Amino acid sequence: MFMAAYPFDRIEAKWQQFWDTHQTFATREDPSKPKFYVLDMFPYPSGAGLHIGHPEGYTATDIIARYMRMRGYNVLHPMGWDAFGLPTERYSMTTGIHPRTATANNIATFKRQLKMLGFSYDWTREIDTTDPRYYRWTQWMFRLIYNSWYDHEQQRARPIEELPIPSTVDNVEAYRDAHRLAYMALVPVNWCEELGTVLANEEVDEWREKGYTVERRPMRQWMIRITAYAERLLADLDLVDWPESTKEMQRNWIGKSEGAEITFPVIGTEESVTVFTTRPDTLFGATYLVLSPEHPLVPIITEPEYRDAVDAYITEAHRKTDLERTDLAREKTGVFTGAFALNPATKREIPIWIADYVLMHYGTGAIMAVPAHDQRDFEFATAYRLPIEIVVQPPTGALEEPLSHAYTDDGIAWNSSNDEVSLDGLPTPDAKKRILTWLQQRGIGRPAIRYKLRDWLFSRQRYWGEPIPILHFDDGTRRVLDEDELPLELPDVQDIKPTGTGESVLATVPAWMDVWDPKTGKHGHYETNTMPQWAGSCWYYLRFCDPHNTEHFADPNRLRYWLGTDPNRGGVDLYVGGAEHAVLHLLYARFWHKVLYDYGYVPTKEPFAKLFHQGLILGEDGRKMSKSLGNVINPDEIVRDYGADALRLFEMFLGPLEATKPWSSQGIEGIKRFLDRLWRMYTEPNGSLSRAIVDVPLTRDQARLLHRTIKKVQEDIEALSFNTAIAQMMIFVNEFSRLPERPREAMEKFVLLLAPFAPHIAEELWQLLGHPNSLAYEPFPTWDEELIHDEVVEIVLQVNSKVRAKIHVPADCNIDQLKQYALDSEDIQRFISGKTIKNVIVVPGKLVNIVVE
RNA sequence: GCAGGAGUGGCGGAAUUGGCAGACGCGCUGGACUCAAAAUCCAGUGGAGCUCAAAACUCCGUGUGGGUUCGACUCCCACCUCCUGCACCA
Repeated sequence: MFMAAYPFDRIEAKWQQFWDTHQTFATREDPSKPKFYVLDMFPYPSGAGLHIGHPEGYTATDIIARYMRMRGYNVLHPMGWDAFGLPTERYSMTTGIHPRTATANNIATFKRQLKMLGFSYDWTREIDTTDPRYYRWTQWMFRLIYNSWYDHEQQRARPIEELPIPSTVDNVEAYRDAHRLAYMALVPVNWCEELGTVLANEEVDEWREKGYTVERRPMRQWMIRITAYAERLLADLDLVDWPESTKEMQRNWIGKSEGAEITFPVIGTEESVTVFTTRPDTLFGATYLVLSPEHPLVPIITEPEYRDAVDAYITEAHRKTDLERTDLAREKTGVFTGAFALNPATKREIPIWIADYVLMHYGTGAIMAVPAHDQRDFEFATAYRLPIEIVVQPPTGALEEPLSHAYTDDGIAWNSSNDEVSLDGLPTPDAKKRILTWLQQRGIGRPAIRYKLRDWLFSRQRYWGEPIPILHFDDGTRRVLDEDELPLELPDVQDIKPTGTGESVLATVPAWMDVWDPKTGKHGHYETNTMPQWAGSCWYYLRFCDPHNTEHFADPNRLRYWLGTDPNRGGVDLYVGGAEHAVLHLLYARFWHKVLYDYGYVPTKEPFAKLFHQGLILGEDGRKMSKSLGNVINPDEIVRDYGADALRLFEMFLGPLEATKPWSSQGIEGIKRFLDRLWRMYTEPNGSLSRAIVDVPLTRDQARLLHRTIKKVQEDIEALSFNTAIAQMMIFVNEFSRLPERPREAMEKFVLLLAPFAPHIAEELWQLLGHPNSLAYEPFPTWDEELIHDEVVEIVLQVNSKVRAKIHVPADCNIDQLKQYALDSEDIQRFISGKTIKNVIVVPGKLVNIVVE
């Protein structure tokens, strides 16, 4: 007859409904219990529905959430929607369906799919970044940032009213605006004509890959002064338990470098050029200066006969996008300005050039070129026949001239002395110190630290985003909205089309552009830019702690409960999401959190204590899943054919959580077989409890396997090593399903072990075993170390490290006995008779190794 | 180029502190059940040699080449390949 397969469709629907009606997973805040906050990166609800990759991370956090509940923790495990974004807006442009409607539809699809997978989210805490009750607080935080300046002495943000105003300043408001953490600036932005919007630097490549063209264009934009936090964003990485690769990416992105600023007088003028260098020790080898084409001194110092060439070069450089400038990096180009500067160390006159390999936005926009010891300068000097002078020699040997490439390593300073200072013979670190001392004494240089990190371009010319709560007045002034004026709600716009002017569609809404301000009596318009998608995701993990609060973004006591009170530890206990957010989202959220921390709104310095990236699931062909390759696996179909428990188990069994691994449609058949066997272990073919489950004590061997399984599953869950936990459960089922009498105690405990992984079948079996309530809060089984140990262990006997025999001995057999057993063994005698024994190594419980001549 | 990570059977992957390499699953082979098939259950399954065959036995084997050690997937040195990120950042 047909072997019973377990009726997953009936069981899964039944228990999902049960959890819903009983509010099984509503968060408990019992103060007598410890807390655990486990969070997924909330999804952007796209029209395509859930991807097979989503359930991977979500299952992992669900296992942890369910396990921690069984361990007696109050667990916060919420879900929400990062729902503002360009794809929805573009969808609306082509279909005419309002973004609000499209978003609601997409959220409904995602929510149905997540519920179908049986995740234990507390849906009463669901949040949506497009809900005015949510973005009211995103705007509130923008307001806080706008009303702040960064006090570099105290290393924290402070209210703008507390900014000291120098007596020389007469326009106080302008001075304040120049110090706010949110400010407007005319910046070259990445303009995309087809999208009718600017893009962040980080977004450019993504859209270029999709075939859009992006060009540089100066526009007035909102910027956020994240650079003020560079040092703290770097230093506080030491406080968090994150993948090393992600920390390293953030460090590279922040890009701290220590060096010096050195001032070079321009010959025959009052002007001087200040450069930033990490190698002040090579000053004696600086044979020319290079300014960025955008450098403000360029028009001032350029000699008349060189002006045409310089202007032509600048025009050409502006025409190029950043990408082209870097793409053509092989060939360095530049022009001479006709001006000379004085090298303060050598007292020689050196030419000043401009070149587009020097970037205005890094350092001072000017460099001293040391062609012998910098590869870029070397290439430039070679191309334009500029002098190359060696001032550092390798620790051993000497460089041969002419150089074939720059010597950029540390070494020994050479040919570096004048009347006042000599670096000769000093190793590079010492030479740096010596020259810096001299430069500072002479007042022409000082130590300096620079970061690659740039300020955050915060405005987008889009409709479907949080409005920036700013009123611009006709007189050119502006004000940020007060707390009682928030939220500033998005007006309804029926027809969403690009304006073509670079402004968002909000610029076409009369009520938005024609505003009489009741507080000032002035006329003006609201800001037409909206916030980037990153804004809403910067603080959603805080809102989950208290999602319905109308007085605060979250109650301070609840934040202290869920994040912890130690500023140096705390935050979300486990945060799981894709590595593609390793830099941007995680850096912005950390910055945002630190501003709130500076005002005491959050109790911890860092938002996420532990971070984990789940790996990518590839198509069965080992390539990335994509519609065009036709290798996409649809979660709906898998759940329909195999059930949610099977999908959850399979995604966890596929391999280590962090690994990139291919899908396998044969592999999921194996999981189905496991679940069917498991079902038959507990049930009769008619679905009632198996008669083989009886109240008998466990044998010694059965107890050992049970307790080993408990230990292995618990330890593997805590290490996020779910594939090996499942392997151990398979071993258990393989053994116990063949027993004619299955001890009830083992059967009950095993169901509890299984529950975090495959909750539906576990609940059903728990009920069959006679328990009326959900197992969600049953204590997780514990193991007895005594029962785990073998009474008899197998010892490997080796001669010269080759296995020659195996013996069974009592587990507590001591070293001398083991040695004697080995030497007496007939199998061993064959190999050692007539030879000299040099050494005998005994590892109790493992092996004896006899070393002979 | 720089940084981070990874290389183990036909495939996905296991392997505490250095101690029997290949757990578990897939696939494959053989068998039981069946008129037959599916489902299920049982047995086998790294390679080579030896053998009519099997057992037993021997040798080789964790990207490559060295090293440390009684003993190396694991530690050290050099290299190769792949993935991921950054890339004229002075």
